[in-house]
Amino acid sequence: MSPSPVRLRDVALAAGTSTKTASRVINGDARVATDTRHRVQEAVDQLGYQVDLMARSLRKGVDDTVGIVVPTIGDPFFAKAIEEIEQMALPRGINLLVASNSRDPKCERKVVDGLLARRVSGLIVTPFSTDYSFLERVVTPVVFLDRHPKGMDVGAVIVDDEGGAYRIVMHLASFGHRRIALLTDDLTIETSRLRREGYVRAMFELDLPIEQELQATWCVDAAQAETCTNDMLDLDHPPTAIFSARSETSLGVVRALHLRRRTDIAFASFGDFATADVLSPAITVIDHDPRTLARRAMEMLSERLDGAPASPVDTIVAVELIARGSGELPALRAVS
Amino acid sequence: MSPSPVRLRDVALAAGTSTKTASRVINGDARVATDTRHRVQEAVDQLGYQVDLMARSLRKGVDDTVGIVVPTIGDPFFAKAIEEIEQMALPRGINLLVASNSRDPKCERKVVDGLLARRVSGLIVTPFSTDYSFLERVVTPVVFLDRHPKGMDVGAVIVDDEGGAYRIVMHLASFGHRRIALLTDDLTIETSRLRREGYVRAMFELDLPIEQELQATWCVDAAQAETCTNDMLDLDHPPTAIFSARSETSLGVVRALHLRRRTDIAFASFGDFATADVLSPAITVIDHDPRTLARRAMEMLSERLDGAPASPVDTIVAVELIARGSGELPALRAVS
DNA sequence: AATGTCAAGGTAATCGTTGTCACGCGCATT
DNA sequence: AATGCGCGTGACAACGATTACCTTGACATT
Repeated sequence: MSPSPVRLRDVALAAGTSTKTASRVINGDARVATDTRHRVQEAVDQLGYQVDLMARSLRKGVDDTVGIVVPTIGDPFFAKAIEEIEQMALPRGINLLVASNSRDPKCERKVVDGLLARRVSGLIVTPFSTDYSFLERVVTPVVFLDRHPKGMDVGAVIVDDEGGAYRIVMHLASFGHRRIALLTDDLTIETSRLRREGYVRAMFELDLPIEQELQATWCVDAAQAETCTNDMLDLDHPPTAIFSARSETSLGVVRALHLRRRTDIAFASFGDFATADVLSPAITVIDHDPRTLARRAMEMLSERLDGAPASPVDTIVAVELIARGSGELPALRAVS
Repeated sequence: MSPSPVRLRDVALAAGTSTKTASRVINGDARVATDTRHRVQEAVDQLGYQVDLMARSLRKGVDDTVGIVVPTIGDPFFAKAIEEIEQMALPRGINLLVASNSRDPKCERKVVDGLLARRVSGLIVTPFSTDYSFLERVVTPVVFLDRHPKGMDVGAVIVDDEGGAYRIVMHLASFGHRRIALLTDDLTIETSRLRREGYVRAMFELDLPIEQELQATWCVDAAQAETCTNDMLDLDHPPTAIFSARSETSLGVVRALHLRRRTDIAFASFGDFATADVLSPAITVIDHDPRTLARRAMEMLSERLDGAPASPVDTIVAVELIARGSGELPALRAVS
């Protein structure tokens, strides 16, 4: 048996109408006599008819789905974003196709093409490193999340990465820190680059030097961040404060600090994470809610689906600094 | 412009063949002359042809997608599971439709029906509370993840919930604890019920009473778990050890213990979580990897897609107890 | 030389739904 | 009484690919 052996023509037959009229009833077309509508409705219920969405989509030219492409589905930040988008899409009868670009340009292009070939009605993408200029020939609306795409000059829904990082560094400095270390992911990622720029701007304004030995800009995961933190703590002039530009790397830093019992070192994280508030000291963070980001993106996509043109303007989601203790530790031994 | 204005017939025209032959080339049919194949291939590249997956799916009767339904997409456990499944599906050219049942039976049924109507080739479901007997009339293969469905007697891919809980309680007891509290999610959820059964069996074997005041069996989220923990600590005879049956609730327990500075209380969690190993004391957990679970489920689904019949036997994934400190705290004042 | 076989390719039907257009039938309008 | 207007309805084509079935010609077999 096929998934649903009941076709529209079976319903029409049972109701004694044409398939077209049955179709009208199903799609809520007003131009159907109440009596007819009733008969069709009954037949639908009786037979347990369900629209074949493939056929519908073929006919209509678009599928009632939106695709979302993120670097890593398992990352709590993106997982929450996906959840939010699904929650918004569901009531509209829109399904969600989820795909990851696996932090690999080849894969990224393939994934996006695959989604396009599926005739998704829209796409939400966190671009990695693919040149997205090919999208200009495509009519499917695409909204970019968290980062700008390469090769395309369109707005995106992003958080205030540069500003948040700036604030965090200024915050640390206000407690007397001068040797402030930076840990980020790969700088080819826009998010990382911007956060570093915020760090640089703050350091510059503070008249502090950017020391190479206090920069770890390739920390893809927690393990690498842990190693880098350890290396820095072993320096002759170790940092008195650390700024980690991602939740994921923060886990590594926290691990290193705790295992070495160096919780006297000030620490702040761009991105909140579970238990950040129960550690001792609790971790000071810049909070940027993935849900807000996702909501904005989905709202924007909805507008695009309704015909609005792509906006070249960014939607910037504000961030909040949550002081919990770790970022307010003073620089006891102001070194050099 | 339509998503891809290039159709198969355009390719055929350009290659000077019929659409059928072009189709053969695209689908890797061997019965095409090398020369012809070449011409078609070239036309495909030149025109940038992409198969319209909707049309293909309509004709074939199934779509190259699998659907996954989980209670909460944002839950790190399920997020990781989704990630694993996506990673396995991608190389096969299968896309992933993700949906959540929002812990609501009505929604659950609707969501599953929607996915079925989309003609997914298979479904992976973490059932919540819907009666799934209706699936018996459906041919789409369904694999159940983490729990058994109601109203259906089929195997599922699950972890050893009962055994893991049993081990955890025995472990706590071996350090002298007699008043061991239990925190779980809603008991209508099979996972929670089984973990509680493990607790009960252990307590029974230990000849310890099941005290109502030490049972909090409705902790849906961390906040509730925190409240329940606080309530228990305020008892005349508070527990000396706590067993939290879910990562999510564990976060609440940890929060309560830390905020009250009662880290002398022994604690173990069913389910690992980020930073569990850097807290002081580090948290003893039963680790059950969502990826393993997901992998098994996807393997099983693949077999089903290849025609294997549904197995009535469960696939049980073993769990591991990771002693980190919090579960090995002794019961100092052995009460009553 | 006649026949059979097989590779290579084509034709038309089909998947299930929806958009286009046309039709009949009352009812109000002139 | 003739015209016009909507309403409710249905016949039919189309969406773009695949599949069942057929044709053709080259070559091998007897």
